[in-house]
Amino acid sequence: MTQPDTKTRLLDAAESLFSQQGFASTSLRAITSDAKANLAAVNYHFGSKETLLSAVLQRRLLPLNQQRSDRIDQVLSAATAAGTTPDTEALVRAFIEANFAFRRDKYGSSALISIVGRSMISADPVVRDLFLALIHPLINQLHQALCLALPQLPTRLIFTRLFFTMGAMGHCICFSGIAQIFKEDPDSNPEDNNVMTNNLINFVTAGLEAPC
Amino acid sequence: MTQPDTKTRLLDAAESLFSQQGFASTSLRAITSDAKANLAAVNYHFGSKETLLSAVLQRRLLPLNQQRSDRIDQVLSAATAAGTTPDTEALVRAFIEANFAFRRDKYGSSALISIVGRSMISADPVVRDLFLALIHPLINQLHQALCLALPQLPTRLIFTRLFFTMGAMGHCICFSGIAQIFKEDPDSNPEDNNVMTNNLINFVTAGLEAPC
DNA sequence: GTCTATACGATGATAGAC
DNA sequence: GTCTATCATCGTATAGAC
Repeated sequence: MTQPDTKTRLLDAAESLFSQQGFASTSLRAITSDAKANLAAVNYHFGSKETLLSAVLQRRLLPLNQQRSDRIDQVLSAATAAGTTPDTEALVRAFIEANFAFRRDKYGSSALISIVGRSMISADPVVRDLFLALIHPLINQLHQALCLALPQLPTRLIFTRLFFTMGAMGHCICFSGIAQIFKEDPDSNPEDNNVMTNNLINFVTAGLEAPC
Repeated sequence: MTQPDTKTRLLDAAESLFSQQGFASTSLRAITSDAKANLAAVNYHFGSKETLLSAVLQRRLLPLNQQRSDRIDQVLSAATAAGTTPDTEALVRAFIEANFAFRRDKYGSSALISIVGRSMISADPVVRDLFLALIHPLINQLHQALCLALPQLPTRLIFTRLFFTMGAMGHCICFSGIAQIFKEDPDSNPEDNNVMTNNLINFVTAGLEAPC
């Protein structure tokens, strides 16, 4: 087994540390130390800390978004074949489910998913813009599909609700652990992943389908 | 008109800058420069940058949360008087509406509301914990009220959905401007505050009321 | 009690030697 | 490609003036 090259070691270390501590709180010195690389290696290979984050996101997000895009297309094709409008919940599921299944996916990384959640709702314009650029085409695709599923609603309203969906999803991915903070129930256990995913899908599907 | 004291000038400057740039991206030097105070004034008056954020949040959030708490109590009282269960949408409105009305409230600050949005969904544990400590009692109150409004649902599920609600709300408050990013529609105007608020209330009410 | 001046360690970034 | 040295800026702390 050969040692991965410096660039890969930096990506792996950054992915792990960003997911544990967040982007701002992780220093380049911590990353290069974990990756057994020199401090200047990050700027040599990636240009800046920000571009390193972009590379970390792209490595996992491009295949993930391809999965989601394919699943949306499948829902649309099935609806066309059946001569019906696409099902809202199926579209929501196509968009959300892969995000959580990703935790155990062989191509994925359990660390990356919390970076995705953080990026999606980050207040930092740098982080947010990177994420938006990566997910923009997928959002447009989903928006158009939802317009077919919900022809009685204005497209603008559907877009607004899709925006709320992303907020709920990002919050869910990133902070499902802190839900316990409020809970006084002493025997409360962390929700199972699948239960939480289905709860989220039910919630946003109902919100998207609400009357105008 | 007398000049506000140093402590107030620091709070005002921090509130303004945090809302524009976020907590992490705002330096103490920028704050003290705006407030025409010495760099050390922050640590003298507040102890740390983190405690300054806490003071900025508390100054506006305590009266705001009192308003929200009162409105929730009103909804509960009205339901008891009428012998009915409380209305879910009325509770959601009590929780959300004041947040947006706050922008024009004479006691409020238009800047503060985006700090609230950012804090609510911040990935930074320091920021998030400060915010959670301030809003914890209100969340518990709302949760109990929603359990009365939705007796057919498990309390745990209601809590999870309340969690999604906070995600959608924080995202909405903080990033309503970037909704335009995805929109190709050339004549799209930023949504009016009231329209956006009502859209959010409709969305989360439907999500909260979804069948189990 | 308030405020100023100053210094300390850590950070992201970069230039230049090898 | 990699490394050392160095830079400006950051949050924080403190000594001392008023």
